Order: sequence, then C-alpha cells, then structure tokens
Amino acid sequence: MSTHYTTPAVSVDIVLLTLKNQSLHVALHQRQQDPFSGALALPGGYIHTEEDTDLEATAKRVLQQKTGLTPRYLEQLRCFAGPVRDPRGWSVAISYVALIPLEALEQSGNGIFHFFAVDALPALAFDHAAQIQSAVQRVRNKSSYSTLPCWLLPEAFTLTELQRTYEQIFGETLSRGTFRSRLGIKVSDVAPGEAADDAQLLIATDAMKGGAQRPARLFKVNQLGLFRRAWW
Amino acid sequence: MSTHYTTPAVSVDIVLLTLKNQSLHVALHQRQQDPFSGALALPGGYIHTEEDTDLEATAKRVLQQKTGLTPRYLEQLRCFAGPVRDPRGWSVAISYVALIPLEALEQSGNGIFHFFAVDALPALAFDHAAQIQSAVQRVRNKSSYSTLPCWLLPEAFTLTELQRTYEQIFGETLSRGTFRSRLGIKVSDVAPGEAADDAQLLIATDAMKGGAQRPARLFKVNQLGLFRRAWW
DNA sequence: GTAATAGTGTCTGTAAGACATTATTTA
DNA sequence: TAAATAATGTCTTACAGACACTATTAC
Repeated sequence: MSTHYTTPAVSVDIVLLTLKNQSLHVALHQRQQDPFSGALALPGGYIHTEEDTDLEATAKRVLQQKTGLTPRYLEQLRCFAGPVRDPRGWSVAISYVALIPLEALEQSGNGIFHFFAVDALPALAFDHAAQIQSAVQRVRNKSSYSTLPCWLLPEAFTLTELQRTYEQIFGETLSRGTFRSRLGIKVSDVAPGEAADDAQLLIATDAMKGGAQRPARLFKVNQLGLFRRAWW
Repeated sequence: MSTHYTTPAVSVDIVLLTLKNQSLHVALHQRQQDPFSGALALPGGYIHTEEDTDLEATAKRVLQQKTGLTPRYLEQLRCFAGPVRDPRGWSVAISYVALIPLEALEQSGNGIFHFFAVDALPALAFDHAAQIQSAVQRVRNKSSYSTLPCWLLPEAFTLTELQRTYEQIFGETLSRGTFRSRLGIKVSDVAPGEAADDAQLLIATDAMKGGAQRPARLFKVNQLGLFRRAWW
C-alpha cells in the first residue's frame, strides 16, 4: 500500500427515487452535523468493514437503518470523487440508485425524509445535486429499453398503471397500443402464474383490479428485461 | 468521519483495450510484488491526494507513468469492492476503461505490457478478470449505439476501416450499406473539414487513402455520437 | 341505456438488413 | 483489359406510432 499519501475518505450515498404527484421525486433529509449542517442531503454512510460484505451491503444497511426498508431495486451508479466535494478534504463517494414505491415508504411511517421533484431541486450539500442528476439520467435511459419502472410500483400492477409510470418518468404520454406491443403482451393470450421463459418481461397473475369499469388484469415483473429496440 | 471503523484501501484500476489480430485485447503486466507477485494484472495505482484533481486524473497519471501515453478515450466503469478481492483486507477499486489504437502503443516502445485476447484470458490477480469482463461488456454495448469504436483507430480512418473495427468488437460481420446508412453518411455529399452540427457523427477530411484500388475518403470522429437506434 | 376504462386491430412511415450494381483506382 | 475496393441503390421485413374500434364492468 501507498505510505506517504493520505487515504481519501470513502462513503456510500444513495439516490432513493420514487413516484409522487405524477413525477420522479428524490428522498432528502436535513443534515444535523457539519459540514453542511442544516442543508438538505442524500442519505449516506460509511463502510463498516466488519459487517459489510460489499458496497451493495453497505447501501442496504444504510437504507435499512434510515427507513426500515429494503429497496425493490438497487444499482450502483458511479463514483464521485475529488478534493473539493467535501470541505474536509479528498473524498470518494460511491453513489447508488434505489427505487421504491411511495406506498412502501408511507407505510413505514418514516419521518426523516422529505421528497423533492427531481426537476426542481433546492440547494443541496456536497455534490449531491450532480449525483441526483446523474441518477435520473440513468433511470430515464434504462427505462427507455427495459422493465426498470416496474420497481416503482407495488408487486402487482395493471398495464395502465405501468404505462402511467413510464409516462411520469419521461414526462410525456405514450400510445397504448404501442406500449403493449413493446411489452409483447396480449392480455387475452396470457396464462396466469407461469413464466414461459426468461425473455418474458411480465408475469400475469390470476387477480384482477376492478373499479367502476371493466376490470384489468394484474401483472408482476419477471425480471429486469430488455425491449427489442430502444425507445426515443 | 467514522472513528471505530477501518477505512478501506482505495485504488484505481485501468482496463486498457486495443484491437490486435482482429479482436479486442487487454493490456496486462506481471506483478513484481505481493500480493499476487508474478501474476498477471491490470495497471493500477493509488490516489495521490496532493496532485490528483479527481479519479480521472489518477487514471491518466497512472497510464502516463506506465505507458507515456494519454488514452484517446477514458471512462469510469464502476467500483469493485469487498473484503476478499485483496488478501490484505477490505478494499475499493474504481475501474476505468481506456481505449487506444495499437499503433500508438507500439510507437511508444513500451515493453511492460502484454496483450491478451479478452475472450481467452489467463488467470489474473485480484478480481481483474471480472473487471475486464465488465469493461468488455460496456464497450460492446456502447458500440452498438454509438461512435465509441472510433477511438480504437488513429485519428483519421476510412469507413471500411471503421466497419472492420465494429466487426472485430462484435465478432461478426455487417452489411456495408446498412453500416453507412446507420452512420448517416453519403460520401459523395460530405464537404470536407466542416462540422455541420453536433448530431453529425463523423467529419470528412480532405485526404484520401489509396491502395491498389479506388481511394477511400478519410474521416475523423466529431464527438461521442449516438445512432438513432440500437443495434442488436 | 351512459360513462369509463380495458383491450385489440389496422394503417403508415421509417429504418434495418440483404444483396445487386456502379465507380474509380493500380497493374 | 482484370483485379480490388469504394460507394450507392433497391427491395423486403419489422416495428414504432397514431388512431379507431370492440369488450366488460358499474350505475
């Protein structure tokens, strides 16, 4: 190991995203300590080398401690590092993106976080604004060719609810026929409760969601699946 | 800062890729020190907090020291971390992908590195095999929808040379007509030496490359540009 | 019946991919 | 002339996107 060079501080920050009021929101809390005491910041923490088996474990532990929840989706974003992002000196932050449905957060009864629309952020501590921007870009991009948005919904959802989710992520509306053909789904053909193969994006359940109109089939996500072609 | 938890060691590793013998090759050197003394490994180094302005600067400095070169393309891949990847304990490696034409490496007369085909790797130190696999996946994926492969060629190249580069990255051949329409280029229409707009992927030079046949127009890359649709 | 949303079918434009054809050089 | 590669055009298929139509519930 290097001897005559200072080791930079290493931490993990989490961009926890959810859908609220028809748009992407990020979870922020008010810092209680310096630096940036009083400022809004992302949840984050240090690696506990005795217990954390990898960085994902660190991220999960931090979220568990602060929300009591495990996110439905968790993915490493990238490292942010340098001498100026933290006034205490050279630091490395490994940034994670987490997705969770708003219902889960509300049921946890957690009062630490406030949610802010990602397209209208207040001033933030450290380089957290850049981390959020980068995370949103990743989510929007990955949503354009995959089933990523499923993890912003509860486990079972209707196709229309899923379409609304895509629309809220992109901020624009889609054609229903196009949306369903991209998913490769004809509701009348699907057999509930089976996953034919890995290429199948969604799994039909045997439950329906009714309202004051024709009931809709409920689906679950099979896995993080890719569309044939990208969307743009 | 955390007090009663050990700070993990932080380093930067570089997956330096080039094209050799019709396929992607990675630069490896033989380690002189423990751990893994004698084993093949990626170039890497520690952060110098006094001089490095960010992680990209660290990566560039390490490459400069070991090859005397600045790569044509450099991008952060992701972090690899955990208690077992380095026998000395919990460590964090930030992995970078670098692209460079083989000619540049050969001209530098550097003797440290050996090049290995990425699809037939020997045993490697640390988790470097996983880093390489991840880097190759990133390069293949990004090549399917962008001008990334241009940075594996010298500054000026013909369209056929570029097509061969794509083919060598993917390991399969392409149709020439399709390739050119994806690039949006009709050679007879282009005006040398101008960049009409940012959407223009390549810039025509006024030079031609001749052989025992009709000479071909030489092009330069404009910027990292995206195709309209992905390729798969 | 109406209102409301679920689900499907049809048409059009664009682009990928295969392949044939023309163009321009050297020998 | 032949050989070799550059460059372009044509045809087919596939899919995104728009939009219209039918289906099934509550009231």
